[in-house]
Amino acid sequence: MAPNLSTTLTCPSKQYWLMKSEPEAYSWQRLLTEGKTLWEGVRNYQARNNLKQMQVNDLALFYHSVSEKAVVGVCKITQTAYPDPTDETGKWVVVNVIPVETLAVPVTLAAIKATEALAEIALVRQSRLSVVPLTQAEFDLILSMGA
DNA sequence: GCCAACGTTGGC
DNA sequence: GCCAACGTTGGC
Repeated sequence: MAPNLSTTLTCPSKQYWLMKSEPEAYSWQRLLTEGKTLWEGVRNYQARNNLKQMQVNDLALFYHSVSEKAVVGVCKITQTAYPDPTDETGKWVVVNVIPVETLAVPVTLAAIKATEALAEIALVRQSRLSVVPLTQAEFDLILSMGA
């Protein structure tokens, strides 16, 4: 079987990410509707440092936390980190993202935890970190699970 | 709704 | 600089 589009998504930097949002706060559906957003409100240094490392065209999985607990889509970074307009202190940053594709099937946290190759990813190890890096292999595997 | 994990704050 | 107290996140 020929690989479908999802499993062949790559970006030049070979840096991949997973970004979390509570669907009640900002959902994948809303990103699809709006077509773009700035990823605001990060107030954690480790997550901020990850945002600062992002490059234009980096790909990120979009994860619905809390009420859904599943990866639902892929988005792309369209602008590197700049000051968060909702932040008075000047310490925090945002990036711009656009939606790339919706997974045919959401990949649940339970499915990720049940997959040997994904049992140690940052999403699982550091469950409270809202922006985490992924290897290309991890990114590809989750995409194939959602195809 | 509870609680574990983790980050931050502030007193000493 | 340590650590107790507290707040937040997010899985269960």
